[in-house]
Amino acid sequence: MTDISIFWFRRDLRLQDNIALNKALSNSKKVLCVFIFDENILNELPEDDARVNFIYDRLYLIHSELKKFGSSLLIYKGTPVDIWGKLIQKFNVKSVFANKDYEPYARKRDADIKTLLNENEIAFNSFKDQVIHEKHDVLKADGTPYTVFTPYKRKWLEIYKPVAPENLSKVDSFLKIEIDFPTREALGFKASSIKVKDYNLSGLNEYQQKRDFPDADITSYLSPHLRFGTVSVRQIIAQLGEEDDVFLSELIWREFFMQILYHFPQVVTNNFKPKYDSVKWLNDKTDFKKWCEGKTGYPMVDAGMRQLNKTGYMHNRVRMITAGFLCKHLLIDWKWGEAYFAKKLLDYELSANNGNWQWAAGTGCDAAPYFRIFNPIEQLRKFDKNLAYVKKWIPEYGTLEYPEPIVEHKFARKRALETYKVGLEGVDKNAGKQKTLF
DNA sequence: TGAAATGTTGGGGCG
DNA sequence: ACGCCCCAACATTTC
Repeated sequence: MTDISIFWFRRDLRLQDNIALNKALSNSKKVLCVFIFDENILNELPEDDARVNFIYDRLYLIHSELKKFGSSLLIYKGTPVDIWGKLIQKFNVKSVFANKDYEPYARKRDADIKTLLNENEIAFNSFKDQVIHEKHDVLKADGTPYTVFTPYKRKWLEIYKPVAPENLSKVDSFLKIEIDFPTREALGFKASSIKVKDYNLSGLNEYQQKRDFPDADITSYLSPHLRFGTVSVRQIIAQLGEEDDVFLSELIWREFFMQILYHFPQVVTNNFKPKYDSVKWLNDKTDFKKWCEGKTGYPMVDAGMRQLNKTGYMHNRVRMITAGFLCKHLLIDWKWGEAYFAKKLLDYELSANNGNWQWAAGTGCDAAPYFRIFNPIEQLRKFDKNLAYVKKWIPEYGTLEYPEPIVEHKFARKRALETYKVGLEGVDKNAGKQKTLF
């Protein structure tokens, strides 16, 4: 059996500008490409999940490309530990290449696989690919991570050096192997009616002026592609000009929240700022259901939720409005909203979803202060004056079928301010009590 | 990457 | 002409 190297695809589903793949090809004469549908993740998802279907489609494209080089993409389904156990039985694996993944689950997974491989005297080589600056690249002078965006961004830009995207090279190094690609059915998946769109940067020149207007639709639809690595962040930045600084800022937000999750993994289950732990959420299940279905009686909120339910996308400004409404007007725990977005968003990414929900709830690092409460009526007037977005997503808008507001704005605003304030006072009181013990 | 409440200013109506 | 009041319009503070 000949020695081979394995390149393990995860969230880098492309052949162009794929750092670890190029490393594998230049370091080994026989590179076999593998993808594992991870049952630990699949078990949480419906069989017609749109994102799983997107992954499947992109893997098929990669397989088709590899066939041109006389190779194939091997698809497995199972837990990574089980599959790797089988892989090292079946092939004479010398080394494994992969791009780094920074989420808590992925870090644990990779640590376990690295242990397994090393026990079998196989090297596990991982590379930075997903981001420009990773976990320890952007730190304060004292070596600690930034928790405020603006100084983080300043530092990010200061140390940034443009990187030219790499082309796929040394394609002769792909292992010659012919293997059929499994059908969707064989993997236990069902097709989804929700599709990931191609990304489109043609709206960039108007981004700054129009990005807050959901009907203008200058949206790039880039996020799912960055999420699954069907394009690299380097390939995108290479297409930006000096004048695209606002768009670039959004890419820096992405890395900001990734490093927050890396350094403060407790944010997954806790408020970044514990002083908000005592806020008493109402957590009314009927209210939550209405919010999920887009039946709150607030057009901007409902349009957003329906866009999400129907397409897996939601315009950025509307994400802020819907999230703020759930937390402040309905006083429902941001974790409920976070979980719902995680199920529905095509671009779902733990770090950004968690960071932005905590931002909206006011519990996060560099978050909106709790007293900053969006007025959904005012937001509609400002950003969808002609009701084009609203009417697009709420066909019954303006008829008797459209519900009355779930809660009156002025009342809800006052209630939110009061509830947050009481929660914060609770913290102070407890702190005082503790002191008297000593 | 708010909005409401409160404060200030200045022009016009009017006695 | 002058002072007073009213109240937009804008600015600042507060939540």
